[in-house]
Amino acid sequence: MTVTSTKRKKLKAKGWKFGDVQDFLELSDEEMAFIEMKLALGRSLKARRQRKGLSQAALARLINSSQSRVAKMETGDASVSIDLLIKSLLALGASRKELAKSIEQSKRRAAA
Amino acid sequence: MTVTSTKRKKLKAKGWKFGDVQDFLELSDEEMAFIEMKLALGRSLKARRQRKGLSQAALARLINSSQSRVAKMETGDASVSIDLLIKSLLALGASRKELAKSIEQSKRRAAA
DNA sequence: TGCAGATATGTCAAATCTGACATATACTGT
DNA sequence: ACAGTATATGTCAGATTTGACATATCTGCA
Repeated sequence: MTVTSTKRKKLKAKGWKFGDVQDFLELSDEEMAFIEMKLALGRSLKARRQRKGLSQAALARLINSSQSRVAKMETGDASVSIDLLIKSLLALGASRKELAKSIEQSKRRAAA
Repeated sequence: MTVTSTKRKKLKAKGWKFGDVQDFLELSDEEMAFIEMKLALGRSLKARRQRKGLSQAALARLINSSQSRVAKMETGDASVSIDLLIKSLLALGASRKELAKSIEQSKRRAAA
């Protein structure tokens, strides 16, 4: 129930309409955890992609998707599923262990 | 590309139709990793539910779902998303760290 | 055996997610 | 300023996932 204001600030509220609550300030801890996991996976994807010197378009080709969806994945758009994020990371060679690390950690500086 | 026969045996092939490959023996390593992650999460869910002494129907009520979907989650039905598994586990009180552990490990005896 | 509770499986309409496309915005080099 | 490249955002038809329901199978237990 209680959500720290620090956490609130992090959400860009792009399309998030969780459960019955329309006000994104009223997110429960579980909802926040879920969203932060998505954001963390998005950051990992971006880091991995950049480490390989790929553009979003190039990655999109690689995983049979589109540049716009890759962008949405990396920016944490509410319309992307964790399934898609995980499939994409696996396609980029991430191991389950690495995925676990992304999921576990809250922030972790995005490796440049 | 190469899939060990040990891994193959584990799949009950209930509805899995991955990518273009219709033969479930032709799964790539990434596809296998993805499926095993789902199975691992399903095992975690079952273990957590049982630890709390809940029936599938009771858990279903708790997460606004149905007994049949809970069963599908726990048995690794192809129709369930990782998103749903994760949301359910979070609802049962799992932490991100615990989720990470499930995702990381391949098998791990289902805690009775 | 028969009953009761729990779990599994199949189906389907409604809800959600997806790739594709258009277009906007940023960033660089010239 | 312009052109080129990369990334972001909005929309939408088609695909996938969901809760719900029916029904089957399991698991004790009297």
